Amino acid sequence: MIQIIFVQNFNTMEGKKVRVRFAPSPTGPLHIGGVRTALYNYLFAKKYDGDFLLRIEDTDSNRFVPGAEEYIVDSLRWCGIEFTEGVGIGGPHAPYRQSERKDIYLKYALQLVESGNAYYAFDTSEELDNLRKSQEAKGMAFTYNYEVRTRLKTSLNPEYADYQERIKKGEPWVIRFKMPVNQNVHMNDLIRGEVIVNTSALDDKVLFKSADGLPTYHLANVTDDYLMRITHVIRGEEWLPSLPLHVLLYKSFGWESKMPLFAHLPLLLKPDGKGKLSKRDGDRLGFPVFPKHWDDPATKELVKGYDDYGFLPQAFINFLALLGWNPGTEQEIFNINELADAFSLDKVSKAGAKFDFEKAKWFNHQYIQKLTNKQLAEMICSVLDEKGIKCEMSYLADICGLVKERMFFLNDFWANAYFFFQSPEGYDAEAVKKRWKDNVPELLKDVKAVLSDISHFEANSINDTLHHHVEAKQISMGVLMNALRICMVGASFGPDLPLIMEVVGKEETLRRIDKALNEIKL
RNA sequence: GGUCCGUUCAUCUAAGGGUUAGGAUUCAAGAUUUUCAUUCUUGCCAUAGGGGUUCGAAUCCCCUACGGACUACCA
Repeated sequence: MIQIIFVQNFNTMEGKKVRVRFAPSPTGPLHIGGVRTALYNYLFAKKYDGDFLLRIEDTDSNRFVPGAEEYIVDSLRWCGIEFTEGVGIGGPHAPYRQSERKDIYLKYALQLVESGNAYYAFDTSEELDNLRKSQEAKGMAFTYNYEVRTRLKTSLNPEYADYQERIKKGEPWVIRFKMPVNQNVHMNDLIRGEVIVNTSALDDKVLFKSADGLPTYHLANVTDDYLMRITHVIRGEEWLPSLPLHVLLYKSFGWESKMPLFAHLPLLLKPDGKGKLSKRDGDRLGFPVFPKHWDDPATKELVKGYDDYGFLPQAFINFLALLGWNPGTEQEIFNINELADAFSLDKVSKAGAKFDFEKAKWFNHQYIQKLTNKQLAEMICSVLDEKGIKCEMSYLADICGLVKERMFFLNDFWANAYFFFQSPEGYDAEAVKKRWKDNVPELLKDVKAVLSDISHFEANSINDTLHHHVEAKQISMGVLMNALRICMVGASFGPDLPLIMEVVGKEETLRRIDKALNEIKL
């Protein structure tokens, strides 16, 4: 007979202040999947005027990466995702770093042992490895569960009735959850609806480790969410399989009425097909998976982030928000406040979303266009500094206005505007081949004379002069302009040519024509 | 292998039983631009397959296929 466990009551949340958390482990840089999880938590909290906390889950001492926590904090700040409580800020439930909460967890683990919901186990890692291997050899998987727990080295095994002695003698032990047998756990996920799992398919997870005297994720997570009065747990779908355990932990502690509501987010998938997006995919697929650049302290590897690519954080966030969620309207461009207003968990999709860099690029282009010329100038002026070029901000802003619509990334500035600051260093072979006709040198010599006669060297008069010249000489405007463009830009792109000439001035314009005439030989 | 989750254009998605299945990105064509980009217009492209339920199914149910996650003293 299957016993049925009903858990979660939606009414319990009424009238309570929303409290959500983002709880990453500092095992490396945060990748965009994690950023999206943080973002959804943030939007949810903001929408309901709730609290949003940052908790660092550093219970795995082996995987700790120095600098990762700072990276997480910096990245979220860059994205505009702000916390109301947590690491770096403090709050009523401090500390917010689990390694600093060490003392709390053992008490709860022992409480579970006392209530008969957990037990001690003395198996060593080697013994467990061997068990797994021997089962594997038989084509079966080893599961630490109700079938074996009374036969292995556990306090449930009559042969280990002396377990208290062993503990006193200093024999290493762990505490495992005593998973009930054959009970259906009914869970309610805010995104997926009802999920039912039979406990017999589950194993006796370790709650408290012997290796470092720290709890595992499951214990730490549940007790902290409880102690910190979390109302909604919004996390990645990879946690859905352990939801029954978590729910059962709440039940075993007697915290059912305080249990948060759960929402498991769909995963971010690789753009080329298989599997969830991982940290290594960035290099392989040619786009960043980290918000900011990451200098790996161990490998000394430098990994590029969205900031290095010249993304605006607002564009990045807007794009990320729409990956797995949509407002149900046709609006696509949202600032972070609009996102919060529109956000709702029931609009989050169930299926994983493939990451599409082209669309991210489109969003960034849209956001760059929204910038004023002055704002854009301030964002890109450092590239001029690096090149040792001095220039007035107002002048730079004007140039930004000329090239803005050609920029998809902040980094596109120089490639689209270098010719305003220096003469071309070379000539694009394709363009020369196509636009530098046999008669071009003749035409340019003539037009040079005309240009040098212009007294007010500004776009309109340059334009008029060129038109008159073309008419008088009965030559092709296209041929002349394209050749002039090669002189001025070195290639076949860029803003209106007379404008470029005006900006660089008469002297420089004439110099560039001469230079091209000297350097381009057919 | 087991457990759970999922499946609408190439991609992100809308359509809470009744629409010519909508939008956006990509792509293609055209217009604009003396160049390139932008912009504008147009176009191409989807309900995984099979069974039900129903007057009527992308939508509800079942099966199959495919994809994904999890299956550590990691989180």
